[in-house]
Amino acid sequence: MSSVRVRFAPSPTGFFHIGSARTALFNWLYARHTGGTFVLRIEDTDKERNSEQFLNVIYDSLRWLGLNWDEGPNIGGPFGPYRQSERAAVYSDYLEKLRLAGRTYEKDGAIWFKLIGERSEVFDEHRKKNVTKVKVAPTVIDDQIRGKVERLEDEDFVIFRSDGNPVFHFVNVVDDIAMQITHVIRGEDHLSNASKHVELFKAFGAPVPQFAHIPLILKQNGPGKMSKRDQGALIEEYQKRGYLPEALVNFLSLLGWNPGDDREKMPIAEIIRLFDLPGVNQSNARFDDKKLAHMNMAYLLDLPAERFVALAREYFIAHPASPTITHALAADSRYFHDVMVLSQPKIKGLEELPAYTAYFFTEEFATDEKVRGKVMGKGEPKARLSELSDALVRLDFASDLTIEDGIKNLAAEKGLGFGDYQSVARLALSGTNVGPSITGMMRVLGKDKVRARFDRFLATA
RNA sequence: GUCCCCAUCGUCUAGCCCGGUUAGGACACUACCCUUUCACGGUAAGAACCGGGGUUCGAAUCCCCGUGGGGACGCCA
Repeated sequence: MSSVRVRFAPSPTGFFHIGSARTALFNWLYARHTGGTFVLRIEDTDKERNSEQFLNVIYDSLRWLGLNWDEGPNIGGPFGPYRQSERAAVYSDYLEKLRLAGRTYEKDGAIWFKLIGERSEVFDEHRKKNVTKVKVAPTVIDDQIRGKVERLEDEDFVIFRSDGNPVFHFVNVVDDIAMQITHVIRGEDHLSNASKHVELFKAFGAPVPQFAHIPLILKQNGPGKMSKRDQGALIEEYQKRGYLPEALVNFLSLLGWNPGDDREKMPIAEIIRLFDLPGVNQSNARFDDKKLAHMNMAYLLDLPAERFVALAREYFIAHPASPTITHALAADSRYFHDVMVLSQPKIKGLEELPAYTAYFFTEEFATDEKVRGKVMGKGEPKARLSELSDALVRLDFASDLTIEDGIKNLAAEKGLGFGDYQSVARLALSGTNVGPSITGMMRVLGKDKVRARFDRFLATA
């Protein structure tokens, strides 16, 4: 195990969104790439805004994505506890160190961090108030992605609120020191905070970790970074919609990073092998749900049939609302299996499955009137269906191929083509013109259902 | 307003560090092919170096200035 120690430090103040997931992913990838340690630390110092519910969302999402932590809540570790709400003793110890070093003072009931330098009062136009400026040299942030960034940190800032609770900048730095974090990988929105953090590290006499400020994810429409309220922002939404976590992880890893060549779809082991901080981009990336959907489809297509069927069943169980799903789950498991295997190469996402397979599980399926008009509008479809229905007795349902041969023979007898039977049979069987191959559809439905649907269609059409 | 970061097809990006490419790939879009519908797949097309200066024989690449985008400026994290 290498000496690299990274941490993901979310605050349970809202749902877990895509930007947080990507930050967690990059930390995790770096830890796995270097053989280091991935620490999960919960920054729940703001009691007003934290909730257990959100905490569980974080755990669930990380687990779903496969981002396992080596130290953190629930599993512990040598630097625990890993929830800041349980680390009050650590913070008072560190505050004492700072006090002893003469770097703190009290004002308005809060404790402030004192910068060293000549002081002067100036009026801040933007904040509309007087502030005390301290004459200091610019702080240098040595960033693995941005290079050396200089920022003037010239105002004292609060480290303990008047209610006695420490603030983010303080706990973040203290815990990074206490937990011996070597690399701080986080969103670029923290770059402006980094100067405060560097000054704190220096005040503690602690080594400053390597920083890596990664670009932000921008919302796909409109200005600004992606936030909780944006369409498609929440991880649990993808989980609910049946996206494959490995597809989402692959997609997310490519948002702001690339392996340096054209490869996109890569197994996670390969991503781990290739991931490194210098490969991370400097510019923000716009989220693109179409590309994610494409990635998801590619992963779905590659799934072994048994795994696909299992996931389909899981998805159906998780979405019990519709009657289609009730029927599907009530169906014979062999039949369910066959329907899903037939559908796997055709769909882009698991969420399409209920609608795509509905007519397999009920006789009450709707018929698309536009499609009916199209199919019934040319040739003599009723005659064809009637011929096919008559031929059913001698059709061998053993396999798609035997069905295909049977229909081809029939077509040859009549001097017609396969296509003359295909579209009307499909309409009678499914009520639409999209779906799996007609032969596969017939085989899975079975001869009895096929005959019944043909008869009913001929009687009503 | 101040400070910081960034800038290649509509989008994600390769190329930039170390100047010489028909500026490459993917998603999306379009056409065609495959085909038993719909997909998948295949082929093709369109599509970009933000602008202006400089340095240089030569700039997407190096420098400066604009402009644009993003972020930060809390007793939130």
